Amino acid sequence: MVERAGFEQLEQRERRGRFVTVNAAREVNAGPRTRRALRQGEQRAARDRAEGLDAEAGGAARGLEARGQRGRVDHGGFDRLGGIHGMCFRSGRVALSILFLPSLSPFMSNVRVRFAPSPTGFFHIGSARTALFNWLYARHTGGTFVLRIEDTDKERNSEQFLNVIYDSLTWLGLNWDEGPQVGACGGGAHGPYRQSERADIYQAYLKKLLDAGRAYEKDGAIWFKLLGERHEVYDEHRKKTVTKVKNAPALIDDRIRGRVERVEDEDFVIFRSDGNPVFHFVNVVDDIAMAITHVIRGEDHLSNTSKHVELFQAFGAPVPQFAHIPLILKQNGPGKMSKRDQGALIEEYQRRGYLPEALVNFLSLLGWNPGDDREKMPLEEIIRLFDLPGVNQSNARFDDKKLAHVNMAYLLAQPADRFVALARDYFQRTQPGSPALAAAPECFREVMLLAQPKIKGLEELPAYTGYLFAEDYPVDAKVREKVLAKGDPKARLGELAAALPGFDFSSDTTIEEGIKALAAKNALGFGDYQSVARLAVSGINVGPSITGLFRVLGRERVLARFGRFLTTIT
RNA sequence: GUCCCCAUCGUCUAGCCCGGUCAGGACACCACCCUUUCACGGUGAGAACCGGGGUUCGAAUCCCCGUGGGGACGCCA
Repeated sequence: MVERAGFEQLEQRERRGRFVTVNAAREVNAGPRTRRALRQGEQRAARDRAEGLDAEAGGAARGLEARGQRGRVDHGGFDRLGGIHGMCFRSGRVALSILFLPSLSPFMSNVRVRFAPSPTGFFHIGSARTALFNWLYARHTGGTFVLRIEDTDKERNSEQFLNVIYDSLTWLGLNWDEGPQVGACGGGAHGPYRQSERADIYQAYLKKLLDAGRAYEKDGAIWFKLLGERHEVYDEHRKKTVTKVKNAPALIDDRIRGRVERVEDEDFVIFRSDGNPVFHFVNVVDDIAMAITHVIRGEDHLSNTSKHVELFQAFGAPVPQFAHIPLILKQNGPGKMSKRDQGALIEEYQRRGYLPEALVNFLSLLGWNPGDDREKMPLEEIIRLFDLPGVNQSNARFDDKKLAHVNMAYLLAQPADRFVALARDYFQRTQPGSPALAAAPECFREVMLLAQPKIKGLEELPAYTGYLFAEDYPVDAKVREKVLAKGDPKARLGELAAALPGFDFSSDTTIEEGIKALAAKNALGFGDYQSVARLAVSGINVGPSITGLFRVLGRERVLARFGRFLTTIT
């Protein structure tokens, strides 16, 4: 079975291999879907080669995976400490395992990517994802992730704004190999990494353009000079006459869009009249000076790229590989997500107690997917699978419901100690005066573990657990009315109170047995006692299991709460 | 207005390269089950190939044209 499947795949692969050049030649006319499929096919083949797999083994493994037999296919991952990369699979009576040395490519990569934010005081979802994709690509390839601060606009800078960037990246776990020195990150041979400190470099590069006759002064600013015939034309949109240049289109080799042509047909400013360089210039100069090999950024920069290509060429520098990733669209209404939009800021998720690893997982899936149905994945797995061909070309709409779901899944999966620590941290940050923090650590722990499987996010914790730490909890009037309307809750509570001293409070199970025995004795159900007891000890009708509540509160407090509640019933 | 990018359920997406599938998964929504409330979990339902041409025995898939969405057009980044 296995050999057969593998054999078929091999034949197709060989055939495809021969057609690759044909397809590449056709690519100019191919639609986006075709282009992506082409890239993905090449990616698969490349991954097989990089992992040292021959086409047969790779094909057979994928064949098994495609038929939903992943449980029997076991990929080893790269072990960066020099372990063996292996793989084995089995189908029916045939078993096969392959062990091989990891390819050297991940260790010898010269991939250099950069994340180049501007310190505007905001760090939003879109920036975070751009940073993440760059970081993932660097980690996947064993390359270098550079952080560069684009602060050429003096109007908008401050030290405080820089911290927003550092804090957010650090919180997300996106450590940088080169960049401003902060904590354990930063340093590097291509510094300084703040553009405001690189003026001399920009002057040197400007001189190159000036000497080559590719820049000139006008109105106190310095302009980049395109090559070609000039003519005046009236621009309808800008309502003014502009000088157009008859220029050849710039070729943009984009790893996600394919081959894009765009004509840059107007000279543009590279130094403002105040003497400061502008974005297009510093961006290109720094990419050259920092030896950036792959420019991964939002698609909103695609139109700028023709300017950048012109500059790279004017400097005689190699043009990097571009990868313009799709934008994140706002949840409601038209347009891309911006700082103003609901849920746009990273610090908001930080504040609300979202798990950074959950946010990273969610963000990685916005515009990229591993090629199968997997969604919740450990970071190492995302790194292993992430690659540019897997990135979509269409924009993605942000969905906070799905993010909340992913976050809940992560919260649910936390080990007890970590969850309690997260909860404590959340309370300390948002409810410094809370009785929860004043409670004994053991008590705090028990309560939080009671809540862990029930809540959707840490932010629900204070409201969800408040009554467990204080005796002055409110009783919800509507709930009270509803619960008291059915049966004889007063009698049930009395019976339970009378039976409670005989209960074994050592575990949920023993408490449950106690209640069940009482219910059986009176020919009633568990629920007849549960609902009124819950109302009495919590004031509401939702929450952790009643047995857990009893256990954590302890017999005395439960009885006291019963007693107090009984006095309010006529 | 000009230029560039994009198009599968309400949303994120698989499938597209290599044409033949009940067009698969997840979130959300609904129903049922589990149950001790609320969640979680389980089962199920509803839900999509933007339109029109072309190629083909056959098109979500290949080609063209529309339409729609997004982006860019600053001495912002």
